[in-house]
Amino acid sequence: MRERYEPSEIETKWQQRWTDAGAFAVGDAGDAPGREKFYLLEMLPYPSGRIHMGHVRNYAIGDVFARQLRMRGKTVLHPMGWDAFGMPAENAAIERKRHPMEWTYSNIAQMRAQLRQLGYSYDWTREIATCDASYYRHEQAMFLTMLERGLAYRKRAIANWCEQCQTVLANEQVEDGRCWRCGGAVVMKELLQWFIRTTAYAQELLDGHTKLDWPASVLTKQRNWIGRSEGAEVRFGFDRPVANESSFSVFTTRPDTLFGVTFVSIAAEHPLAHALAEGAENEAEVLAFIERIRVEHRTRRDEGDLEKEGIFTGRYAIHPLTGARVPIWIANFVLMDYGTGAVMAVPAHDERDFEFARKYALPLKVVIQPEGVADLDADALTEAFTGSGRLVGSGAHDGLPNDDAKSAITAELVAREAGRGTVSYRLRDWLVSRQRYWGCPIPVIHCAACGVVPVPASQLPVLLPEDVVITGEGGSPLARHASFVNTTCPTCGAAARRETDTFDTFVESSWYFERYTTPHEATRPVEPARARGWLPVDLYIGGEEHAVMHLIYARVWHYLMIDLGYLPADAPREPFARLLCQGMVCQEAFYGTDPANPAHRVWYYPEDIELRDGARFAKDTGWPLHSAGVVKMSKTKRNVVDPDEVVAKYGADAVRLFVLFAAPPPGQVDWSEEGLEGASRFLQRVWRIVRERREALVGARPFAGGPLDGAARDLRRAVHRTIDRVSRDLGERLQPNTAVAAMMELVNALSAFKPERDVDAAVMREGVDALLSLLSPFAPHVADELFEALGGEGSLLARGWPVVDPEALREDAIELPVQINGKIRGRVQVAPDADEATVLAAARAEANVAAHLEGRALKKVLYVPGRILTLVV
RNA sequence: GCGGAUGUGGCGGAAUUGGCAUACGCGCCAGACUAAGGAUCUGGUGGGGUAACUCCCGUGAAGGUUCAAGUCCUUUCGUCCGCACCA
Repeated sequence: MRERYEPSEIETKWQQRWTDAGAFAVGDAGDAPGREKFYLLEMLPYPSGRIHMGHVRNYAIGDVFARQLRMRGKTVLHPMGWDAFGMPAENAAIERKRHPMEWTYSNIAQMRAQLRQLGYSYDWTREIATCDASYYRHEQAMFLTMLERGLAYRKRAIANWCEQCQTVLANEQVEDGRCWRCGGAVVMKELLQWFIRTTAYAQELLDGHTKLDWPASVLTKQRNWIGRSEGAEVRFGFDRPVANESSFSVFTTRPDTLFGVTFVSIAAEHPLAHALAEGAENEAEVLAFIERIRVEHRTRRDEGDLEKEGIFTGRYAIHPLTGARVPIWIANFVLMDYGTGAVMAVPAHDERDFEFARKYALPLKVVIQPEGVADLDADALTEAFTGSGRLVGSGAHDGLPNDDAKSAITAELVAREAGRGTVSYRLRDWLVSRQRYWGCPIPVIHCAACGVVPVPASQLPVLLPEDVVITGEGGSPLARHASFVNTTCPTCGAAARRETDTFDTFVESSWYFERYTTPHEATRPVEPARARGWLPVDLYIGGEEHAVMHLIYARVWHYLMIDLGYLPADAPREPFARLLCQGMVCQEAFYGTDPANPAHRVWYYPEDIELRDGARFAKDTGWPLHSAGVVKMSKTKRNVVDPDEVVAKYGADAVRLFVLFAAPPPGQVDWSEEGLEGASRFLQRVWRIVRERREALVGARPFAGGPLDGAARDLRRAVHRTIDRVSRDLGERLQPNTAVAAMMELVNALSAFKPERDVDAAVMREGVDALLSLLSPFAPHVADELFEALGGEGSLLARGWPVVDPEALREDAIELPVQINGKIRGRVQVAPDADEATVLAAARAEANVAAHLEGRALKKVLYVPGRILTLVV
């Protein structure tokens, strides 16, 4: 055995042995009777080229659980794959003249090797690359089933268009008016696009939350995104028909304020907007307004506060209950894609309507009086009254509390056939088509005679052609690829055009976890019964940035797979039972500012910075540098740490241990080389304990039980306490950081322990064996190496998880704190199960306690066995 | 503006059911070993007071419940994140 712990010498050796032994390959969930299945999944990476520290952390968290669960006897599915379609591959093609396919697969090879070097325990026999036709063909088949059932459809819509990516984006993929991937400005364009009907599942997405053990923040983000509002749809009549319509609907969450309506506002995109303007005195002006708002709408609004603007159409609506004529306005703040695109305006009780009414001198009508306030005067209002109160000026409903009036007025609307109670959602259907090359082709054909024709199942997959020229200009290369585009109609045989849009890459990531369950199934996305055995994913680990993108799409796709028969009807309805969102890996970043252009920040790598008199300067330019604080590692801020470098220097085990110890999984890890050294030091201490006491340890006979005393007893208690703590920290608590702390304490105890008798060696051996087993999910290479050095056969993986001996945990005596009036006044040694009288007597005998009790009447005694004795005087 | 999370030593963090605040690590200080130490080992390390002592204070701030509060309740401030004219 080596004097010093040299990670580089042992890590490749063990990686090879695990692979050779097929240690992580798993069959079906039910293969080992009596063993429970556990599906542990981490979000699959995009093969960008090299792994970064965020990957290292995400996968270390997953691996520590996966390895521990296997040792506990579970049948563990722990797969890995590649989210391999997407824009960066096309950019690489343009910038580096490499084919996206070649670039992607070479990145995959590189990253796979990096993941192996970190010792992650994946079942590589199930590896998936989503750009492989054997994967995406099933996606095409599922899409066609959706199309057949009306769950996918094509429509002309105003969509988010990213200029830089030259493609449309789904609502979820626009952040602050910018593209989620490239940060480029997003504009609105009216285009013919493909959608998946996620809104059909809006309510189920909400209801399913009760079944999920997910972080509150993620559930809240989803809830807000789905945006359920209860209210009423109210039909207003037109004073005279508009485009053959005699009425139109508004959506409101405040039917209680219906009698306060003084005008109606509709969106510029409303289908009746043009017809309303027709024949108006100022028709041209209204039409110009409509056109202006339609164009500037979304992008300007996302920039912040947009001033409310509107124009009177010259037309009137008829109030469904009072029959009053109220003016119809077109207003820039009314959204077409929410509710009905039209709102009833109640300026006395709605802030937006109030602002609009004041600007255009429209009347207000108070219909809710707050309790205990004299008459609210509509003219004197300085802001809308949105609180609760009793109805006034509302006909038969006067005097009702406004909460009750909601249902009362809705009931009246129903009785008069002028409306109904309804629910509105903010969630929109998922726009899945993209005008990009490197994606899964949407399997339809456009025929002049037959319209949109699905590609027949026999012709699937529609392969993405490889012989394309990618220039980044002139739209999708597919549209210019004649032999791809030109085809015949499957129905009538006439010449037809193939669809050239591809799917959003979020389509691939919406079902990859289903595919992992039966990755080699040739004719179907999954083999239903075997997939059913593995599902749901018991623990899913990944970043919170996917809270409303991936995690909504994947839930919907899972519902769809069940409802379309790809999964059994009795499959768990929710795909991810438990979710763990890991935090970022951060490091301080430094920048200088160019004197010639002070707005321009230039970021510096740590090695390009020199320290003089406690201040930082750029080595090249000499500029003084400023700290941007501890921020997420990113290439642009040049505060990244390359995993390969630190693995080469400290070993994969130390790197894994550090990222697991530095913070609990949801927290942020501040990168620190000193901290990493601390982790490495810990592993060296473990190494030293084994090396220095190897002889005694190897010669020790197994601990056979029986009474112990003194230090051996204490050590054994420490060992079994550690087993208990680590087991619980890796189990229900999902806190590897505290498990590491517990192991460090055990190592401290083992270092201090001096074996003198045979029984001491036996106890020490039991402790070291337990420590190595507990450590192996964290630092698997060094744990296996030390196990072997002590004469162990094979890997610790096969050895099982240590079991707590309750006898070892038992305390002969504990130190019990004694509190008097809430303050600790002494400690007494008592048996852990001592009764109150014994403990009280012991406390009275303690000098300091006695002094505090002197001359005072004991009023109350509270004894929490094993915890504390509290006396009140 | 709305919603969520969060606030504990110099730093990362621990405290599992209301029961000994600061485990574990980093950093720092002292000592040992040494020709040497940026290696290793040992000890110390919230603040204050004292001759000494389990003497006092202390979990962003203020109040409350309780024998007992980092933990529960009310109010408030700060930070981070998400959404943002959603009718």
